[in-house]
Amino acid sequence: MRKDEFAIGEAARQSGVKVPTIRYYEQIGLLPAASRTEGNRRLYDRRDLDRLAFIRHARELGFEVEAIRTLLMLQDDPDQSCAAADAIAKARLVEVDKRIASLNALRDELLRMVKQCANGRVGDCRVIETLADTTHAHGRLAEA
Amino acid sequence: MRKDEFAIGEAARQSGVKVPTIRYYEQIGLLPAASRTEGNRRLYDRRDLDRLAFIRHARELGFEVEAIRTLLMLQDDPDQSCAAADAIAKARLVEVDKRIASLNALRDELLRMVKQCANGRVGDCRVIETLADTTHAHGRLAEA
DNA sequence: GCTACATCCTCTAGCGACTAGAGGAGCAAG
DNA sequence: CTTGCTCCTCTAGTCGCTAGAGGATGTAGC
Repeated sequence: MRKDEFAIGEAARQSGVKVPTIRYYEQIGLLPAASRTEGNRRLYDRRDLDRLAFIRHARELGFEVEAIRTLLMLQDDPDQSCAAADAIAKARLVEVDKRIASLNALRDELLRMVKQCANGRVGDCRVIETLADTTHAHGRLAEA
Repeated sequence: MRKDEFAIGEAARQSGVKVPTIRYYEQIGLLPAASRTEGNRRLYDRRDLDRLAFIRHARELGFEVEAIRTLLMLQDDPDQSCAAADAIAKARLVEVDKRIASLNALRDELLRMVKQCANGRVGDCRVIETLADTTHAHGRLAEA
């Protein structure tokens, strides 16, 4: 193994993506199949590490794998228009804004529940009572 | 079918929980197994509808099924102390607060990316560039 | 060379909370 | 009596990993 080549464990350490996750990314085609040593071990180079860091950062920002696939294709072709990348990022921003708004509403309701709980019997508990309250509109379920 | 009994479709309409989801809740024991008609169809009464509404509201607030299982047990025994319910709600509040903070950070970064995008070539695109930037600490991945 | 031990390989199955679809039976209205 | 809706069970799929079995390879010390 040359000094500009890395085993999967080393690639994991440097990129911050776990070993099984790297293999998973290869399997779903997000990473090109790595070259192999004689003993069938995967070998990664700088470019691979960069790609892994790109993916990790994009995942941290909550982009879905399919979006990342597109972003990677765009990155590989630097003369293309940036509009597609921009659209993906903007869509993600809209999602995040919605999510924040919805979580703020949840937070308010949880705060109200918790504040009013006198820590007495369940029969008088505001937490349980609030949940049992049937006067709610049918809203969308919250993720996470 | 008496007028205080409902078929699963009607229960779904009234509770806001979808038909397959009701069956799923029965399967995992969140809902007691419904009684059946001669023709093997599920029958629900008011109490079941209340329980379904309770579950739906709790899910909307992001409580996990296991937490809801506990909350339902508490509800069924109104002389117990409310402390457990309070603890569950407080834990959820902490999660939501963390989530909001993390999403606000994401939002900032996405905003920066999108604002600086001049909609030119990918080679100059801030969106792609930011993602490719390897000078990041290894943080936790964001859900949703 | 030999022995530990770490690291790697592939493969399958599991997570949470549903959702989708196949293939069939029941039921109410015209 | 037929049309069309609702219902039944069962299995498999979703997303993005994660865990574990069972075995091969590589490396460091003796």
